[in-house]
Amino acid sequence: MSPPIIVWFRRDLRLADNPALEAAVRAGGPVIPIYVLDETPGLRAPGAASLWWLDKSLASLSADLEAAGSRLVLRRGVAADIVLQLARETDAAEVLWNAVFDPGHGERDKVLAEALKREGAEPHRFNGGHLVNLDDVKTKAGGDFSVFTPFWRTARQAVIDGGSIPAPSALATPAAWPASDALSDWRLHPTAPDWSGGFSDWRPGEAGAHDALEVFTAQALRSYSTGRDRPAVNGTSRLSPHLHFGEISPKACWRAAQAAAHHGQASDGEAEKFLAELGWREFNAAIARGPDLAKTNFDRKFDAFPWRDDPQGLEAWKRGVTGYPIVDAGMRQLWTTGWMHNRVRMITASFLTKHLLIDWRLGEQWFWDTLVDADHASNAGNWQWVAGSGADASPYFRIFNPMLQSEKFDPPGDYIRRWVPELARLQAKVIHAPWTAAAPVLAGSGVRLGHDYPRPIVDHALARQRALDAYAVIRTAPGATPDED
DNA sequence: AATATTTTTAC
DNA sequence: TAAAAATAT
Repeated sequence: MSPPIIVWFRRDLRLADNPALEAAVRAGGPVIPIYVLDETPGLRAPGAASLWWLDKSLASLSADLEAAGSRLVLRRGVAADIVLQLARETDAAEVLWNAVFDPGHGERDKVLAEALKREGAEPHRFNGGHLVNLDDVKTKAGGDFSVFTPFWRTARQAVIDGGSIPAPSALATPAAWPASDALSDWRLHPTAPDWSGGFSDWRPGEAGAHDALEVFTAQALRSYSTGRDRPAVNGTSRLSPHLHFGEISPKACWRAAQAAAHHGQASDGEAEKFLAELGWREFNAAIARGPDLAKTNFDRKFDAFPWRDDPQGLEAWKRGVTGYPIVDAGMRQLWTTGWMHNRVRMITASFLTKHLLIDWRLGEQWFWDTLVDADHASNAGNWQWVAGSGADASPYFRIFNPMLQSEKFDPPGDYIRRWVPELARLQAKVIHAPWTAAAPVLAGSGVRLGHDYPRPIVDHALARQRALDAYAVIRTAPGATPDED
């Protein structure tokens, strides 16, 4: 029997459209699929919501592999050591994986690749996670892009789609299977308390991912450009956790949107809007190849920014009791379901960084812990975009007005009613800013401000001016380059 | 992927 | 006088 090939699953928990798996199957020998719960020191540990998802996604992948006559070997520890050990143990001829670009991962893989070569196990890295080869998208001058629009103009043309790769129906098995941990022993699902009761709308795993894509292209894509901004409506793809864990490839999403436009299910413009969102995922991954974006301001001028120390404000924000209904609705949706609508992510992030002047890193960490789709590049990149320190022409004065945003994107107040039930009986006219309502209106709706629901913890106009003043500090700081706009 | 304020235009 | 457009932050 020919020596086995190890396929190391990481952020590609799927059988279809998986270049590393395809290469292993094509080679013809036995395939040993493995997953390692990586405990390498210095690597950022996944948050609790991510681990909840991982648990289900691994169970799904494992079942799919078993249906193909194979298995998923589970191990935990320092990944490079474990993979090397498994390669030795099984006398593997090759070890294949799809690239991950998060901080520390590329370095870890490079060291491992050298060690594997010395053992006679050939390492091979594939691009399974991105539409383009990120290293190949360069400006005319050969540098890296730092603004989305020109990046996407170039990257969009560089998307290589060799067509879909079907999931293998059967995998050849090795003469002997290496030992595997039991998934349940990893205790990824929360207990005492189990706070995941509100996560039940999700269906982690490859089948759930493809269903989500199908529902999206059949329903929401046709009005994506406006529907995506309405938090009370199912107007987004809800593909983010599936994409983060690689249960579906971005190329499959790309193809589905184009096919939908081709078949008249959506206009080219609407499809293009969705493709651009996939583009943001590429863009954030591209800029995240530099210094750790969760720690370092992309715009180093922000290193001097006078953030406030405000533990009480931070806590009110986390718990959804700031007194701004749209902000509180978003933060409670996040806590309850492990997800927050994108429009509301921008509003809540703007509130933390502009109204409370709290360091964006604290917000990024909270999202990292509570989002099922927490993705290093997207999360840190988008937080910095909102804070103004990110890769963007990013005018520092882009301060969201929570009432205006709320009126604009949740006009009837349905999203607020869903997540802030104590305000459910308020009319649309006052639900976005209950403190402006006349006393009888509040009383008639059973709302006692300061008791049932808090008054605003900061005044919008004052907070806005305070933020502008704070930004003026770094704009005029020594060494700062003056804004051209 | 914005907002507040001022100025101009349309009725 | 309201709406739209321009402009500053």
